[in-house]
Amino acid sequence: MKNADVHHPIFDEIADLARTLGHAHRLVLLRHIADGELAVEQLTQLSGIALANTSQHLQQLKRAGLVQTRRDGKRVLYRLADGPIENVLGALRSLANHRREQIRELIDDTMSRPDSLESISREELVRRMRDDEIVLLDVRPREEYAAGHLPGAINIPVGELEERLAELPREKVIVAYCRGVQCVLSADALAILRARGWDSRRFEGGLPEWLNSSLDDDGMNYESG
Amino acid sequence: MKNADVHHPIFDEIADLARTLGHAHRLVLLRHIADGELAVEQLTQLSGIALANTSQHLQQLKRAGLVQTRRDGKRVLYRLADGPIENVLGALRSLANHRREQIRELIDDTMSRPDSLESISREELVRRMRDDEIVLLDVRPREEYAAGHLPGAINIPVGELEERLAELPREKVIVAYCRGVQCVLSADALAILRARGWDSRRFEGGLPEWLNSSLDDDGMNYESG
DNA sequence: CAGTCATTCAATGTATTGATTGATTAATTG
DNA sequence: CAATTAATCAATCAATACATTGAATGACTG
Repeated sequence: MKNADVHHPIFDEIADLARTLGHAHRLVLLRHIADGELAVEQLTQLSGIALANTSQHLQQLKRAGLVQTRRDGKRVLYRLADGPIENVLGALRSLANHRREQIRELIDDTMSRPDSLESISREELVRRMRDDEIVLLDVRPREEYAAGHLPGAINIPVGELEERLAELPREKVIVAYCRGVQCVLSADALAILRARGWDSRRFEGGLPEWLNSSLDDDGMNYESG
Repeated sequence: MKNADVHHPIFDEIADLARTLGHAHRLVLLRHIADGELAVEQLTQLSGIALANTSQHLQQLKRAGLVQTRRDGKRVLYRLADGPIENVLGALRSLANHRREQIRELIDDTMSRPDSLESISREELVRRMRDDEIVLLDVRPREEYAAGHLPGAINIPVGELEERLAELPREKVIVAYCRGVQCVLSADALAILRARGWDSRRFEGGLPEWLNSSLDDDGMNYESG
């Protein structure tokens, strides 16, 4: 748009793309859209962003080619466009985490304990659930929990966790999970739990991985899409 | 910074990161820095960005943790910070290219010919160079060529290519190269050459790959770092 | 075909960002 | 220690981006 003579126009294109990702609201919306097609109003509810504002951010994402739309009755459904979008998000996320860790290593020691964010494997999870050693904690928003969750999991959205700690048994290991490997909600939950003295782990698999590998036939509470 | 209550603060951090990458100048600077430690003035020359402006963009990159500095006499040398920075850039680039291709497929047919941007392998390059079938064209800026180039390559920076087409023999295949797999200069050069009727290919390896695998001992004109 | 629901558009005010200029600091040289 | 070189800072102005509001469109419903 400006000094096009300086270098190559692809830098402008990449910059436009990056700028589109340069707002927390749009990242939040993308995250939700990545889980499946959603209408605008659902997105406002999941994200807490005002309606018109949501719509405008969505349109920026659309202009940038990151999402596509389709009409269904009076609703407009947004879905991820194809292309390596999640690669970009994943790369950005891991870079941000990298920075985070570097900062934490300097100022914080509780969080930098090597096992503090350690995840628990699916096999170990199943075994220890059977032995009733652990409590499985779903920290996603109410709506997502309602739409389907792991068997035996209780739901405390991470925003309410601090107030509702009393619901968790002190003597058991708390295993938090959320949407999948990229989801940070459960990591956040761990921070809270560990700060209050719970022995907590993270189930990295999250819901999608569990679903993809029907490990047991205990019955999932999956109701609808 | 604003609605931190809506979701998780990591979204703000990622957004900040993305916004830092959301300006062509900073991407250009990063690209050059990625090739090795450089002082501010060198960067202004390579990029064509005004001095004070360059300095300010560099400081944004530094604040974002993407580059680090070290003083050497009166110069300040910038280098890439560690962490998966190039992953992010690569992911962004490939997403941008993906979009580009999709657009090209719709509006352009010259450029979408399957072999138009096809690369030539190192082995084929060496063989056909020996047989004098091809002309090797280095499309990087003069300074970079001066610092080292492939044996036998001639240098026409891509910006001057259009005016200096007369220097290229019509009867040979032109093989363009630039900085490496991610570099788009040579793709741009191909567009120009093919538009004027040359048979042209791209050597995807670029300079770094060539250097990393000393294929022949013809002697490289690599002078200094 | 009037009413309503879902979404988008248009307009406004404010805040942030970027480029430019000239002044300033830091390290080196004579 | 004055002069020079390299980089940053500070101040300004223009351009963009964002949130909010209220109006307008589009599609279904009775």
